[in-house]
Amino acid sequence: MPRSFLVKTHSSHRVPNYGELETQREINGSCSACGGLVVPLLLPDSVAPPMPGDPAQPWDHISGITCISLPLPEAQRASEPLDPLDVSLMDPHAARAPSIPLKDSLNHLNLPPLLVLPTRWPPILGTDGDRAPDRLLRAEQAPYSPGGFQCPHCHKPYHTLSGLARHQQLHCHLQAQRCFTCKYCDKEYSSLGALKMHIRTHTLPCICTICGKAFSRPWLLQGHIRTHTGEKPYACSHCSRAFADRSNLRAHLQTHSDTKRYQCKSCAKTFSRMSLLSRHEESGCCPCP
DNA sequence: CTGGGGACGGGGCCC
DNA sequence: GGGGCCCCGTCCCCA
Repeated sequence: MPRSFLVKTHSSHRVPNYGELETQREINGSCSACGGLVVPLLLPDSVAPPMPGDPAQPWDHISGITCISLPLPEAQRASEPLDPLDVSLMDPHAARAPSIPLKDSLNHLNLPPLLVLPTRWPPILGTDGDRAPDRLLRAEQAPYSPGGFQCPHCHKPYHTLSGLARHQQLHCHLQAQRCFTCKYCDKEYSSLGALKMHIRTHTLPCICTICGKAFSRPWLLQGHIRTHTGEKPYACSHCSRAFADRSNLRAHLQTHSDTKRYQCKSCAKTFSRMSLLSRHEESGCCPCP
């Protein structure tokens, strides 16, 4: 069966590249209270108290830690066991433990305060379509002033960081719907890699040195060069024929098959190739609109 | 009209 | 991230 073409696997089903968070691995982990991912947050020394318009949240200002959480696959959580020290630092409940005052422990380790993003935090798309942690809220992106915080995207003011964080979920939802558009033909792709691959079909960087014809990919050029050399590496196991293109061999193998895969819905006639069926239907057998 | 070959395009996966 | 390769598919041409 076809490996990939008929059953498309959407990029959203892949395991996100959380490895990009490795730069903060020493202090990263997941919140044992909410299961969220912990990332450092450079909070200002003094955080504005919640204002009447900002509903209190459980992750608000727990011993100087603002705790929100990022969705992590269960497997990811299981595969990256937490450092007990990190747990004590990031867990709001552990933070209340009397053994080591949190601020002292932070000072001792010279670590920045921690931000745990909320489990309701939506998937975040980076420029390559994968979830990119650089989209996370950072202190330098959320300038603090005595009046509160300001969204770096729309400059909307917020009294508390948590209020700003909730607001930024909206931006993340918008980013999640983002797509990458080809500048040559306006085709849209969900990932930068797919777009780059598509752009090659416009730039055609692979040039045949024999006839000058250009191709989007090297292996397409290789197949084309065989038309010059006459090389036919794909031999039919049923007859003496050989082909330069594997797809053409596959189509040829259909001629040896007793069963023809493509059947006309009108007359039940079968064909070895979809193109033959299409041509048959277009010829008038199937009066479809 | 049909069967089949030749050439090629493009998305996706693996390394 | 890029190359190689996979696959399905299309278009054209000829017998």
